[in-house]
Amino acid sequence: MSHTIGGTGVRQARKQRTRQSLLDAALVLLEEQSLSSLGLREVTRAAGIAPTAFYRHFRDMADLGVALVEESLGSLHTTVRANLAATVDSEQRIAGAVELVARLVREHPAYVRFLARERHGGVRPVRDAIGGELDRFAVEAAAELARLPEASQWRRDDLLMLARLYVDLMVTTASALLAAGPDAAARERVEGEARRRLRLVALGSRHWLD
Amino acid sequence: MSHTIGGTGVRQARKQRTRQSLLDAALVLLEEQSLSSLGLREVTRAAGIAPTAFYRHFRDMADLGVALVEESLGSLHTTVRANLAATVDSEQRIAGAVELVARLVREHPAYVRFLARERHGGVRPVRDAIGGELDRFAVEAAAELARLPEASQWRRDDLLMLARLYVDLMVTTASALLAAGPDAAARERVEGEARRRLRLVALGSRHWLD
DNA sequence: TCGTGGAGCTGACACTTGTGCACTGACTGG
DNA sequence: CCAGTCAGTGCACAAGTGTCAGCTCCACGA
Repeated sequence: MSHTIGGTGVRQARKQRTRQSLLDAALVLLEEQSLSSLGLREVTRAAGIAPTAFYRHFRDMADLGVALVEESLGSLHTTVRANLAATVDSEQRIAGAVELVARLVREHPAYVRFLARERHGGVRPVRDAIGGELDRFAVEAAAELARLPEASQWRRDDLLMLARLYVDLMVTTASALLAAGPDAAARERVEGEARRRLRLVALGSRHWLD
Repeated sequence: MSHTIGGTGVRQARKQRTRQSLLDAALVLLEEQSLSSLGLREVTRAAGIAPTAFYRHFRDMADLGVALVEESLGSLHTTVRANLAATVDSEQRIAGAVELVARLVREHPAYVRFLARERHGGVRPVRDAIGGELDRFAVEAAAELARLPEASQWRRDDLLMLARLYVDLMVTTASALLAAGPDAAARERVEGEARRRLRLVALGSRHWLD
């Protein structure tokens, strides 16, 4: 036992627990404001610790923001990869992708809202972190697309272009779902339109090499 | 003379001038922060007037934000409409649209940055204003698309879907251009990719009715 | 010509904010 | 078992915030 990285047992575990409670508190507060207007005291108050204890975990609010980005997007890569690899025909892949985004928004709306908001937000490091993560998604998606037989003749940069397009479509779909609110009918409408968008793009890519 | 709406001459003109200087000052400050973190005092300081004079023009910072939205997007509709209507073939329309967005970003980067940032930002009324304006663009684009012979058989909602897709593409292109910075080569790369995206979508829509 | 509406100013208020400093007390490794 | 580390506390400070009440002053309309 007791040989985890950076120290042993209880002490570190407690630290991580309050660190997590800081992240959680921040995420809740961020549902109704943006990171650059979120105060350090506000977060610590909501987390139930003294203001100065904040510095034991993060240098900045920006630092905390970056941590939130990692937390929300970091674990998603494997999920996405699996989902892309598992499906075979185009229509199935489309339905799967939209369903994946829909579930993400349904189960973790606060995270998605945070990402949508800070993607172009006022805090540089956070913006960059999100941008970098989305780029990774695009590269991964391109790699997955390259394995499809119908794309074997594609130029490398056209593939990347298509992958980035898909990523952007999914991102805008996510934020449209957020804007649709909890109303089931509205969400279904958004999902339907997202599927048609994807169908259109898939159709275009099928004739790309003409 | 002297029968402008709401009062006469010099007095009202002066008011509008300082109102404009408030908007200008805010826009400058908003290049490096988001609206929800922008202080009333900060703006009035930059505009060179007393803090309390702010209330003579706007109820809120949110109110000022909405005014900024109108200022930036209001005049754009006619431009876009003209641009769509003027061109004939698809490739020409694509080049024209991308060039229009590129010029917009080049000549009014602060406005574009503001819009990208506050589209999902922390201030509800501003978000709604931007969303509403973009919806108007989509409706207008749909109307313009409907006039094309190759779209005469399209279902109404498919047309709207396509129009919204185009709008989203242009918006993401605009923010990608901002992220590319002032480097000419990077911008050209973004514009090129935007054109290929549009080509792909146009290709897909050409086969939509199969 | 004079009275007035209203743009803009000054000063003050009650808060909130980020951060420095010295401190406590529980866990830790030797 | 004991000394040391360090997460978390309390207090203090300077600086900034939004907003209120009351003032000045001047273009305007009658």
